[in-house]
Amino acid sequence: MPELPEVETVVRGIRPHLVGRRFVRLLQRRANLRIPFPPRFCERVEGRRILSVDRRAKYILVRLDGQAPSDAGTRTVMGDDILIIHLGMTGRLVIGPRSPDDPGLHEHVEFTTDAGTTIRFSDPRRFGLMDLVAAHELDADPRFAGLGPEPLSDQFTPDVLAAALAGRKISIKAALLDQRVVAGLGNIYACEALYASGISPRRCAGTVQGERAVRLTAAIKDVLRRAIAAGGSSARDYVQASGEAGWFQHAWAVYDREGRPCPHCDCRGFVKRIVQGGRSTFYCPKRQR
DNA sequence: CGGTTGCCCTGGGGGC
DNA sequence: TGCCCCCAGGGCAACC
Repeated sequence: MPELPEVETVVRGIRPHLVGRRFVRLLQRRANLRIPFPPRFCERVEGRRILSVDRRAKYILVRLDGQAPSDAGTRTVMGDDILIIHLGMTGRLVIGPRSPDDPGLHEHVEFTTDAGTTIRFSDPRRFGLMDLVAAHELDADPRFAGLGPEPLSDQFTPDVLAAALAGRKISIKAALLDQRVVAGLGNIYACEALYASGISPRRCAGTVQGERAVRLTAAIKDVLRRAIAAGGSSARDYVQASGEAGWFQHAWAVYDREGRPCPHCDCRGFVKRIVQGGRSTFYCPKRQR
């Protein structure tokens, strides 16, 4: 269940292995993940130089140089492309060869660079996706055109959040999961940010203005920064991009802690689980109003 | 407009 | 010990 911090961690993990290198070989073991791979996916990626590796919302964006592989005389004019990778729920990118005793079940794509590095993408539930789009078309792509601000950027301010929420009658929890309001929050960090700011997930989004917007903005940034610092923390069986063992040090205050005492010592409340829009929300009814 | 549900998918856990 | 059902979640579509 990679959310923004986990995707950011993966990006930071793979970036040094990719930028400036060239993809020399791809292995694609099935025709689709959540959506079909683009036509001629492997051929269109092989030979391309990697200019940058970035994150937008929960998407990994790998910029590929437009210079086609130099087939003498048949060089085609083409612009940069963006390899889009979404990890979905269970997607992983692991650096290095697969160990001999690993059957590689659910390992769908293997990238090899001109440095000999392999990066393997596995995704048991196949909620992830890969796509290839022209770089100049990325901003117009429906997946990106409507995205809200990056929560850790200076563009994400209390005023911006308050404006995005003004007049909205949906719950603040649902609003935080709406990627048009703020990009990259998922179920876990939405719960945690609301807890940290003392705002009830059931509160009408439009009423989060003024001081509440200030508190929520700060809480979102804080929760995400802490998670990134911890190396990401939102998956029980997460494996870092480097292929090292996963981490278990989730420090969630409320997520998946139904019935446990509210970690905020003063209120003596207990974590409650409700369902909003078909998704579990965890919060402390005493502390969050 | 908002809300709910379903779909894609598999592994793991709870209940019986 | 086994089996079945449900649940997890991101993003999107369908529907009331």
